[in-house]
Amino acid sequence: MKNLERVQQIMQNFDRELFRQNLIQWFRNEQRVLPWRENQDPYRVWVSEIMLQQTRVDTVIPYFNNFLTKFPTLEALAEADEQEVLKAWEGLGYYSRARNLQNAVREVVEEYQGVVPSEPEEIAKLKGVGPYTKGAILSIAYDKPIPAVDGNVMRVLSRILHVEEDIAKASTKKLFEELITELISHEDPSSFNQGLMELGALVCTPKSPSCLLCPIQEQCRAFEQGIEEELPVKSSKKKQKKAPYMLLLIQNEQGEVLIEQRPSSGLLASLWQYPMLPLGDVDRESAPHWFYGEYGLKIELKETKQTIKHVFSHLIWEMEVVTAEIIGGELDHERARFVTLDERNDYPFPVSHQKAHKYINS
DNA sequence: CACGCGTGGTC
DNA sequence: TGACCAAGCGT
Repeated sequence: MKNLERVQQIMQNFDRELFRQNLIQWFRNEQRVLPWRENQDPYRVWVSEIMLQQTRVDTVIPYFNNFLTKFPTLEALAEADEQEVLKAWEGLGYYSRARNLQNAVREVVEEYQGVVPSEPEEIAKLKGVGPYTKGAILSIAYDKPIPAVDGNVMRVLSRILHVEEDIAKASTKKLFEELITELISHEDPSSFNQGLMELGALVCTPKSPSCLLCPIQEQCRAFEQGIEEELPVKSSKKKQKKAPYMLLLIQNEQGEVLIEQRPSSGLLASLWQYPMLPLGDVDRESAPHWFYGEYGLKIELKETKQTIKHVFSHLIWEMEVVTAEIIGGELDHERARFVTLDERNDYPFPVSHQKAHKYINS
């Protein structure tokens, strides 16, 4: 069935105006006080929407406040060093968000005179601004009636309208965008879009939704049939693969520790870490030889500390923490350097390697 | 379309 | 405790 046809089918006998009124009224009364809701500044809205991607509100709040203190304006962020931006993002995850945001902000400063574009075609070109973020910024900062379909919206609408399509599929997200286009309030698109998300966060939750408190209960097809817990339908993702490593803690005579910068693309791009060798490719016996080849330093393994387990969204690192002593050679590596423990604090480290900090003798 | 891309909370 | 998640995007 074509989407348009499916949209008509779903929307049949659904009172859109009643839905809009109840949703918007509820949002105006019940919305949480959040730092990015102080005003409609497009820059603040933008930063908040990027931080909120796949990330909880409670986690974002302190990062948002710190980020806006360090980079209060588009211009301030455009002029900052990338490493400084990554440091402000440290611990928040999905670090390409930070680098894309800064790239896009620089583009806005250079190409749009520092004004976040209000046209869908223009804002959509910016790095890191996808269909959801486009709709969120345009509706919240510029009051434009554009859909902003995220996981909350799909869950809420799949229940209210009884949609059984798999929300893990891109085609289903498009279906919801078309549904929202029919549903969205042109009087207050900001409260409408935010209301759907707020409802998903506070009432229409993934587990044990509070249907008795829901302003849309009378119109909810899933509640009517008692199947709210069965929706949305979402195909499961496969589990993470394990990757074993040896993490090396190496200090020179001055007590400085060896760290290196990760490549500028891929996992944890441009962040810093302790040298890490892939076990399996290399075993414990040949580790010093491998290390000499890679870094130009002759080392001797000393003490084996604990194994750090770190779970990513798609893989699991199991890092055996080992201290080593330098017995010769000279550091010869593009992206590695010795730093004092004080200096180390200025470098953005992924949480996986922050877990190794405590094994350094200070 | 499917996958790579982080982290911390929850049950 | 492992699985599942929480305001997605780029490729």
